[in-house]
Amino acid sequence: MPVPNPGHSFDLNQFLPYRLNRLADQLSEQLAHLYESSYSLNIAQWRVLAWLNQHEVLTAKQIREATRMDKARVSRAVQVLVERELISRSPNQEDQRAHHLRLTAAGRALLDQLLPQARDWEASVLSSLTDKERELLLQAMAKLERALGHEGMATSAMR
Amino acid sequence: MPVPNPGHSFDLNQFLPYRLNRLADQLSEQLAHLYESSYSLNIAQWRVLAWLNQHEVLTAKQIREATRMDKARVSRAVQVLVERELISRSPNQEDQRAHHLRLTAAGRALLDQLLPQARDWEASVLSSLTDKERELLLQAMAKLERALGHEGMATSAMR
DNA sequence: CCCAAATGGTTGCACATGAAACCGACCGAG
DNA sequence: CTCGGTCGGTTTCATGTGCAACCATTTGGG
Repeated sequence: MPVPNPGHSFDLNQFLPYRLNRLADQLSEQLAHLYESSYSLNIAQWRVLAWLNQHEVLTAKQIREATRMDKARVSRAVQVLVERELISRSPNQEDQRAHHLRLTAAGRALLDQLLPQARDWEASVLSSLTDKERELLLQAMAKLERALGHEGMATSAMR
Repeated sequence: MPVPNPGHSFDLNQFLPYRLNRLADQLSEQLAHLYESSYSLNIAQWRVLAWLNQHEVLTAKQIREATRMDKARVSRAVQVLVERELISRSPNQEDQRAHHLRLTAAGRALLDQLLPQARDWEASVLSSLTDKERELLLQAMAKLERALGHEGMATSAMR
């Protein structure tokens, strides 16, 4: 065991960004193994598919806004998925710059397999919490996210 | 607005790993801007420093265990910090493979500046939550982390 | 004692990603 | 109509990272 330093008091373990990151990393690392090993999907690709599962047709921009991923990241994920024919990219009359993205039959089939597994995995992780805790966790996260998004804080001065 | 798909029901926005990741990404992205822009530190380097702030002397292994970072990541972070003379690496009699890592005066000085800023920033983020919410959030996170670590679940079968 | 296996740490490699430059389509002021 | 600015998307570049191979040291079983 390392010897605590009597000097400054600052416990990284009590520091929210650090703790949250460690937890999120653990979660998505484990989940990523599922996507990756069984379906050769990385997280970005999974998110695109999951989002297309909820919306018949989308443009890259809409996916970018929904997932808050970088546009390059979305672009590359879409590219791979189109190559694998899990989604289709068709021209968009209203705007020739954008394309309509949709799930193909193959893409839908893949999700039919993957989604239940993802749900089960999530359930098994969440089973360590009570319903109440779960609810409060999501609520707190939503608040934090809004606070960060609004960006009114000291942050802006610090960048 | 995209049209919801009447097909499968699976809302990525309700999916914990996704939500948690998004939040963690937002948090550490903003924080990383502080480290990076003002002190030219990346997150790995910051974690090494923060940990050394709490423990007079550590080996890379101890840092690796404490922060759950990959050993290569720790190694590279340490390398940069030694080059910048923010930490010192001295031989270790008990084991010639490992080294003793300590903050230098410069390193301590940097932390003296950085830590209060980090704390302020964290406080401003957390100010959107009540004390109760904060407490429950940390508690729920700890539970999840333990559940993930113990790894007893469906996960192992899925890897 | 000695050698094989384990261990702390470093390095090479492949890959994912964000920022910024870029391209073609679109739009709006003149 | 037209030309500059904006916008959707792609590509290039630099960087960070995990994994696996590797090196030197240490350890433990014969």
